[in-house]
Amino acid sequence: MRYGEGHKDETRSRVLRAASAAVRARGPDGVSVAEVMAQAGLTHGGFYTHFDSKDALVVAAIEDAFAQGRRRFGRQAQGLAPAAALAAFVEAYLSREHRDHPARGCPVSALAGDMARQPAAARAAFDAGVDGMLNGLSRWLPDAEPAARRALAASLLAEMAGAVALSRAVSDDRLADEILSACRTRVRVRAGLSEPAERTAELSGSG
Amino acid sequence: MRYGEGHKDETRSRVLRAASAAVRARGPDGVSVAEVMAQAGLTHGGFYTHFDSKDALVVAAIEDAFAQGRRRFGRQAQGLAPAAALAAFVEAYLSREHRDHPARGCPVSALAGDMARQPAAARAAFDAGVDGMLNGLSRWLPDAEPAARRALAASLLAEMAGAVALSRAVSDDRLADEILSACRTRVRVRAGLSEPAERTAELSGSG
DNA sequence: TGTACATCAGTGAACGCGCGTTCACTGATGTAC
DNA sequence: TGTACATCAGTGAACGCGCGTTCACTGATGTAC
Repeated sequence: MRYGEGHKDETRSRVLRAASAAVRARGPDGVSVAEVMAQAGLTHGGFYTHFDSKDALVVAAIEDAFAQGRRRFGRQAQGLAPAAALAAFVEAYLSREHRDHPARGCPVSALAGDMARQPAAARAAFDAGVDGMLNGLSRWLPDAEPAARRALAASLLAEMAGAVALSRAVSDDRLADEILSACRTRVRVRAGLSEPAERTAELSGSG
Repeated sequence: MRYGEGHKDETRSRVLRAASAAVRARGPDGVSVAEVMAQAGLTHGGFYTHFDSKDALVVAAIEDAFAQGRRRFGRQAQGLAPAAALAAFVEAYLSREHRDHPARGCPVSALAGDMARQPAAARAAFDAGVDGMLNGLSRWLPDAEPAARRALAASLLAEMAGAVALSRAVSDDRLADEILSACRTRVRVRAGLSEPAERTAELSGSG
């Protein structure tokens, strides 16, 4: 059972990838070491060759989840104008596809509810990820004032992550879709990506 | 140890009250039967005199949490015009007080992240609570169209619950407060409760 | 009125189970001589 | 070139622990006679 160079690293990242998905799908406390190892094709005993503890795995899994997101949207936004990049982000984020697949989705919508109950190291990793997302979103917003951009980014991220989390939480499909699509419409408008059609009608009607 | 009339009901509601708080603070899976019973001043063995199972307790705790919220805001909104009631709701919801005390706060912000992993009965209770909140919020909104009111209610609830959950999730106090107050400002504007000061300035500057 | 029994909310020991973690072991390969 | 040993990723049994749930028991009070 002696393995070639890079084998251990390859195994570690297979375990990490499994953990990153499982943690988003079932939460840090809903995932077991044995389950993650089995997902990576191994038995649980070998886990401690790769990670110091389950807590350390969770920290690495959270970092990996945010890194995955950054890579994906870095790729997707390449060569796009800020508004187009933002539009692509919003559409993907508030899609049924994202709602239905937390394991490969944004860690903010998947883990926000769990983080308040996690150890400090996991929370620090989450903090860093959220801060990075706010900065990334800010760069795509049109406002001239950096502070206003960052405030709007926080508001949009809260609505987007809240919408996806709530749409996942609810078990009635109609209610889930209602929430998701209501938020999609409003976020588009708030991000400057579409005209507020109903709003204009409403305003011209009421004054 | 024979007790007076109403004693059992009184004990049951003490257990339920403890569970309602604990479930919001630590999540359905983070709470133990023994812990809830101890909180109610009892030992764990007597639990099954009052509830069929832990799952049944969680369902009752979720219903109780929503009922508490309805009672509180029913009281608070009494005699107020819709806009004033809505303003009171938004201020309370997006307050540090609410953020820092999930155990007595809104079950949507406290439990949205957990519900996707819960049994059907708990999710059904959550569905009913969310639907009720959307209807309640809708009634306070000024739009003439019921569908538009309900859509805005969904968008506002997603942002408010997302903001509180995210503000709790984050461990850095400055980041937590930044998110909460950014959302407070935006939600106020979107709910028609304050003028969009910066926005006006921005629009007059850019065109 | 007095005695024997029924009731039943609550106790606390015990159960089976899954968890995170430890550890003696395996066995294929690299290295020393 | 051949042999003995070291290495080390991975195995699987075992640990202590907390959990949800069960159950024989307690003991103060109500009821039957």
